[in-house]
Amino acid sequence: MVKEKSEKIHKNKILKRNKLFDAAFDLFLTKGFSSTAIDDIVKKAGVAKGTFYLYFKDKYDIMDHLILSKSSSIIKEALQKIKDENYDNYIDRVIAFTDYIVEYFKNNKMLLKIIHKNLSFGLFRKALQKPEEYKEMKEVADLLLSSLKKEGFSDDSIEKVLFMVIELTGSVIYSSIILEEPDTIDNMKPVLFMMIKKMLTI
Amino acid sequence: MVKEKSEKIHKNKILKRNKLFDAAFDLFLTKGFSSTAIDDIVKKAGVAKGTFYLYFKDKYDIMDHLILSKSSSIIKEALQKIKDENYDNYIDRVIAFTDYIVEYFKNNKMLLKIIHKNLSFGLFRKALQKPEEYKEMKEVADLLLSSLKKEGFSDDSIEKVLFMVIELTGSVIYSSIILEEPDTIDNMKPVLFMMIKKMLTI
Amino acid sequence: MVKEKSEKIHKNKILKRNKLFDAAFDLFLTKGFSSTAIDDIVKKAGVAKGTFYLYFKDKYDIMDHLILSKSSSIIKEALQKIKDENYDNYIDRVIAFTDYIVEYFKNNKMLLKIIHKNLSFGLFRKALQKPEEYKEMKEVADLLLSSLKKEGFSDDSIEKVLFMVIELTGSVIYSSIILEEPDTIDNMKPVLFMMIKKMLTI
Amino acid sequence: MVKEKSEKIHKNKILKRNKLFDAAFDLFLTKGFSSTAIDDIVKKAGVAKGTFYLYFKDKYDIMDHLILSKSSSIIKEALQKIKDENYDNYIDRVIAFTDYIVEYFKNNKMLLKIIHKNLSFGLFRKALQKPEEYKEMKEVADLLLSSLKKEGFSDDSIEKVLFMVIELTGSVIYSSIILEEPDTIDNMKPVLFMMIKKMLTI
DNA sequence: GATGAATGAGTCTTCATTCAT
DNA sequence: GATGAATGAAGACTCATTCAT
Repeated sequence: MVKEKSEKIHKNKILKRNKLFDAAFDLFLTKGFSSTAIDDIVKKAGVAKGTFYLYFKDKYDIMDHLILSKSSSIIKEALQKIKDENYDNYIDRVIAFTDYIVEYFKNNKMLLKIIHKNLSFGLFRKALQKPEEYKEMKEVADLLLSSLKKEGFSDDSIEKVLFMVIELTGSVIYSSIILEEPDTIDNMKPVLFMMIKKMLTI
Repeated sequence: MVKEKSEKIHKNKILKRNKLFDAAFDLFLTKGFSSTAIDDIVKKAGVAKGTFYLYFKDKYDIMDHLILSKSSSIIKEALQKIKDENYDNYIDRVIAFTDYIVEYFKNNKMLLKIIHKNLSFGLFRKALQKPEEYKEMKEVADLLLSSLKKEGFSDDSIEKVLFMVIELTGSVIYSSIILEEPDTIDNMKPVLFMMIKKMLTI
Repeated sequence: MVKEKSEKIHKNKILKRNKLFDAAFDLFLTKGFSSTAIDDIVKKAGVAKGTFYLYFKDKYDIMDHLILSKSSSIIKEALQKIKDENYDNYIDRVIAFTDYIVEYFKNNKMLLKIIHKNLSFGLFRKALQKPEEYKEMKEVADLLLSSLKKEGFSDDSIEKVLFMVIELTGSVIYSSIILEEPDTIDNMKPVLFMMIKKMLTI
Repeated sequence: MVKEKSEKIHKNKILKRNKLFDAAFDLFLTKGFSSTAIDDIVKKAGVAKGTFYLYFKDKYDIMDHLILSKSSSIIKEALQKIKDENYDNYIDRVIAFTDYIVEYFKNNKMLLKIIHKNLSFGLFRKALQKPEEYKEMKEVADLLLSSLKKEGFSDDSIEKVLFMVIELTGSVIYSSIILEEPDTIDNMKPVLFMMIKKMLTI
């Protein structure tokens, strides 16, 4: 009896959290981060203002969780994709992976806008700190790291090279999709892939 | 007589503007942008609040001018440096140029913090729109573009490659100096230069 | 139990609103509308600034409510008065009603000053849009309209005539009491009543 | 020589004053009174801010002059009109006069908006205080007053009746033209004229 | 007389956070 | 746990007026 009750409460808690989560996501997407007030979020979620602070430290906290959660699920999808297909070499695989993400954001500009420049290595790091929660991230990381090692990169440089590839990709995606700067993403892609290839070849 | 008078006034105006400029720079550096209120700026500059709005539209306006001005002067210095020395090839020149900027920000972390991710191609673009005002930027750009052309890059890809090198460098500088992520700047440098070399070689 | 709690809160809310209302009224009366800052109101009411915006949109909002509320209560009183007495005809009744209001404002010049030229048909209209809230207004209106109809005014002109009587009365009251222009209210009264009589007679 | 010089200066002064006058009129008409800043006026007039205060006390001062000047010229026109035609009696003459003004404002809503409720007896009074400057007003006043006297109104009530007719007319014009309240001006006119007739008949 | 840079009090408004219920 | 009224600091911006030149 008691157990059932507490389970119910627990479920309810998760429900509330999710409501807040979804409301925040929606608002960040439509109004932007800084224009969204806690008030907007709780109203949309249908809970009281105080409740927000029961689940999240502040607006930045919910944003962080949001970015991590959304990025993680995109990477999960991308990972699934490259697993399903065969590639001659690991560079093609990385490029296919990258391409998936590029295409994803081409169709989700608003999400890209809020993830902004957070679409970066830092995110990666954060996720890797909780490998059980974001095991897809871990998987991708391990795959890439081992490939680079096999390619002959020194232990020392592996992570750094990976960092740079990710940062470069993030920058290009953001800038070309949102600002079309210096060109549209479709025109940037060949050059980006060429650069990635160069960077990943010893 | 009249000329003297108006000159005096004009000088005074520039003085006031500079006072505001310097005060804002100082405060952005120590307190950060968003924590700095217009009130703080005018108090430090020793002028009335209204005076601020005589010279700048708002906080973002003064920030933009600040970033452009500071970046421009850094690039000017870096440009001077690479002009004074001889290099075997243009890649070494670019790397020396980059190194100068890296070292500069190593010693000016706070400035890096406020320039943040504005240290990028966008800045470059902005400056190039006013070539007479930021002629150093124009010079650097022209130098690089012509070198890349000589190297054999297609007209189409030149600007894109340049964009990527700048974005990558900006990312690495910011991340490694401010966050030491994924490593310190000194440890990142060799890998960064290697990557730049690869990217700029056809 | 729950009911008691929510009732208490609700009472408190009404209390706060009234505090703001009274404070604003007092200040508008003594300092005038435009010279009264929100800050003054909240300080006098003993609440925080944000609280003001919890109850009113802005200064104009509280002013509108104030005017409507005060006017409504005056009309309520005037209505009570003419109900208590007997009159030979409806014109005498209207004149008695008007006289009550004239006398009221003679003794409340400051209120007249802030109600200013809002003491007019527009007010009437506004109040009639919420008949349940301002049922006295509705009652007065119905009484007058039906009397005019009985008198033989065309359906078309009834409202217009009423409008003119109200506007004229408002103008005379304001001008003669506040500015003593073109004469004191006591000297204006006989002429005003004569005019009303003419206007209301077919 | 000296005389010529001072005349030139004097002309220049009047010119500046007129520039300010016209600029203010234009801005009040397009932006409204309260949204027009002294800054806007001087910029439009092409003079320095300080100059404004050389000619007018403040924004209200220039507004007052504006209203008086514009109203005066309208009345002048209306007066001309009723002089040119023949009327059976003075009431018809007054109604023709009123009609001219009504029609004028029907075609100049913006001017009506800024003259607002200043279109009243007060204006009349003000103008009559400077009979040499606003002699048309004086003429109209004298005409009406003598007619009322002839009609048999007591010396005491003449001015008061006139006051009421003017106030009523002003109210109706403003309300019906700007707000179409309680009806359009064209629908109000017959009732207004009927009321004026009643008020002016002993 | 004319200028226009400088002033700074004054105003509204927002919003994250708290805490009594 | 949940609520939401209350808070009040913080902030941006305006503008009539002055006064040294």
